[in-house]
Amino acid sequence: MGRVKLMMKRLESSSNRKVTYSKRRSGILKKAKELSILCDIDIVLLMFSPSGRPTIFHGDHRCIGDVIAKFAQLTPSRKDKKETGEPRGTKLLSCWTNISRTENVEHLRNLEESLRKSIERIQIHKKHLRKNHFMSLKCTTTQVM
Amino acid sequence: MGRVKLMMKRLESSSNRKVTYSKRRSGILKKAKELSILCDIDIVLLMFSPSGRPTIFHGDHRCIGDVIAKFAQLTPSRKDKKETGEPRGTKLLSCWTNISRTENVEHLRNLEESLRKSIERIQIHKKHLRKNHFMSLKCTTTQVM
DNA sequence: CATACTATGTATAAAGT
DNA sequence: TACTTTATACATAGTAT
Repeated sequence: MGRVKLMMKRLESSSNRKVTYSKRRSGILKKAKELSILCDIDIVLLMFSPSGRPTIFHGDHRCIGDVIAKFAQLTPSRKDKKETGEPRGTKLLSCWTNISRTENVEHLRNLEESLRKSIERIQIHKKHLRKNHFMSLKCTTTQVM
Repeated sequence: MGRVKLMMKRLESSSNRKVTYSKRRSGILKKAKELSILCDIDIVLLMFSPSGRPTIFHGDHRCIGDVIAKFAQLTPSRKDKKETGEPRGTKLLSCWTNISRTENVEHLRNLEESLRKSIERIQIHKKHLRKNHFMSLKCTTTQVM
């Protein structure tokens, strides 16, 4: 959309990347907003400009943390399915967290608890990895994951 | 973009929302991919369809967890600035987490460390809230946040 | 229900100021 | 450097299949 068709590869000029980012950022933010309103859905968009400046967008229904949490609550298998639109299966998907400037102490308590649970899950996962690693040493044909 | 211009409000027909979601989902995914390639940036897009099916997109540089982590590491003030593109200042922004099926133990260690830091930040924040609350009791004209 | 078509509105690359 | 304009490519609403 413009005077010429661009090749889909990194723009060589740094200033060009910045200008193009600025234009397309507003475009994609508009699309995200329209999609969230028209179809009444949850959506989160996170971007960093070429110079590192962050942009965040979320629909009206849920805050960012809540949408990420919604994702996190999906089972890994569900998240990794092709139908999720992620072309190269997402081996690693995040759950969530929340820093904040919230004044809601209860929310902070919930966050903290969730974080502790995440750490706990990571430790269990690490334990399993060690166990599987040990088993694969004993039997090299074992399929790990 | 179509035979008529739509009003920017929730489509009334449920089937219409689904069809429109399906069309626009592919559109916004394409935009996200183009933006990430052309401008060589980190981007994450999370959506839920009207029927609750999740879609996730991230650029080639970083996985989802890493981009969310990058956001999380920003100071709250930076994230809440208007320039981030978030129209209604994000009172509560997430940091992150990572469950995972990763086999990368080092990554797990990093995640764990980040989570611990997040908890620490939350505790500091809670402490500040208590302090500010106390001060506002002493002087009712104090502006808290 | 999905997929294809096409008229029309939108986004944007380059040029202009 | 940044904002405005314009020509062109692209996305998509309604329709047909």
